[in-house]
Amino acid sequence: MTHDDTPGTLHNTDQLLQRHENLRALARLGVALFPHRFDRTHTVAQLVHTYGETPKAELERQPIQVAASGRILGIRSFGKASFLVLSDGEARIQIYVRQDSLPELDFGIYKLLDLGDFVGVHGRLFRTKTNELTIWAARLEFLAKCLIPLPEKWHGLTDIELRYRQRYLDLIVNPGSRKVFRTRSRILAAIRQFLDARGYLEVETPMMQPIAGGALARPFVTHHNALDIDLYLRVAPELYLKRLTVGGLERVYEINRNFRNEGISTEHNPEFTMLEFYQAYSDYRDLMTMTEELISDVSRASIGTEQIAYHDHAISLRPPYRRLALRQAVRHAASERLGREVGDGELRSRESAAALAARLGIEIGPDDGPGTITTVLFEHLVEHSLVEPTFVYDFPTEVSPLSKQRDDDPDTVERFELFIGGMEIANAFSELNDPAEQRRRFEQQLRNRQRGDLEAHAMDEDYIRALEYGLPPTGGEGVGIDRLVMLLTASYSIRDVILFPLLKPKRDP
RNA sequence: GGGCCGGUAGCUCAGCGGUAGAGCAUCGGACUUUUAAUCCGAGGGUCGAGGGUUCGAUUCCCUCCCGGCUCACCA
Repeated sequence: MTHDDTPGTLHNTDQLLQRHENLRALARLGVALFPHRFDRTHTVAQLVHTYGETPKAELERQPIQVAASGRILGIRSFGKASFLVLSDGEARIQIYVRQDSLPELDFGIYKLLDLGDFVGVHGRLFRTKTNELTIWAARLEFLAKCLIPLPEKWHGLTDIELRYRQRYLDLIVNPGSRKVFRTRSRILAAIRQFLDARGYLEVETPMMQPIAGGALARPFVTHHNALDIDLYLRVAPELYLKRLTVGGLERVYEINRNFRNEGISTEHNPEFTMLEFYQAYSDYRDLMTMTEELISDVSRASIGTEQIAYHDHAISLRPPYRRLALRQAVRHAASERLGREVGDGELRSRESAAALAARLGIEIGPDDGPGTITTVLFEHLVEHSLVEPTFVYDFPTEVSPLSKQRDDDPDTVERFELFIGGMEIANAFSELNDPAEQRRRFEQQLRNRQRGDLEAHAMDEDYIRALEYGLPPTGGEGVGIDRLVMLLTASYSIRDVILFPLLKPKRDP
């Protein structure tokens, strides 16, 4: 047996050889093996949409000639006649091929077709005796060969690794996967429509940054050869977007990738898509209201409802959403655990907060301050129970170096996160616009970095200078698009909503 | 990185100390309105890799590779 030299397909030689032989046989018939184009009158989806309900008698009274093209995903052969299933990736229609209706050459082409081949067909629409809309083929054109057999028609492709590594196969054979990515596209379109209608300007800011700022996260490092400098892939666009607000762009948004050099999980991909938007003259209260509208609008526009199901929970995305002060939520949960009333004061000093964590059996870092400890307690005690849409607001200043403090409580900033289905979906705050205070916050971050906190924020002198020119009162927010898509498509892994999630490269066999 | 589960035909999966099975797909045959078409026949596997135990390993043991879930970190 000879070996095909296509990498990764060495164990599949029989079927590969057969398909290559069919291609050579087409050449012997004088058929172009890689033709350049095909004029179609309809996509398959258009045919199904337009004529899906047209009665049989009407199709017979007024014959409709069509030309359609797509991939052959089914062949039911009866010798001198056959039914082909033609797919355009969105819909399927049946083709009826019979020897006495086609030119000899075209029937010869039909006999050499393999599952997965692309064809173009000319013919008239009719309904079979089982009333299925079908194209009665008068001509059949070969358009492209599928040289490798497709996964099985009934179970599709279930191997999760193959679905991610060879997403094209997943998309060919798994309609559910195609639907997820169509919905993702609709979600993005709906978000843009929502923001555009409110006077927002869509912008693009650097993905490669000399200082990786705007979030507490470890960045990827890369190198620019001509300038001989290291650059960071951005962890957030935040500081650039606020520079634009300084520049007079009062409402801006960006939808693009962020990169964080951290672990991979069902909720984390190293590159992920984030919506960030900034609105001058607004604070975090305004953004809560706007977020409710955004989420419910986008849900209706993309999936047609505000009622979703996620992990066996029925969730309503209809506003208003529950609002929960972070320290109160932690106190409440801790009180229940410990069977006594936990006071606000216990979260305000390092000693008492650390003692509380110890009594709850929750591990904290040696350098964690009371604000960090409070946040850790929240993540352990509360976060995953937040299934219904919930705004958690008023975070410790210590964990929020870019947020504005409350006037009545400098240890607390005007910040909220939105949780749905136990996942953090959005993070927003009233932007800190006092340059002196921002400098103090950055300096504190530098001290954290010196103590070994790899996620601590870097000093950004130009950003402080921008604030010195004056940033109006501004509310800003980030929305995790992948997670929003997960919610709206009932996907339980972020890899199911990212076309090409990061995988460890496969070694060559 | 830790824990648990998995890797057998192109795909979906059984089998589990005695040299490997099914369905779909493929090949040959029959069939001019089928719907996972049907019927008859055939071919197809270094059972993830390497080592060990054994008369004999796909099966048991060890190591490694790959993946999934989960915990930790994070959005």
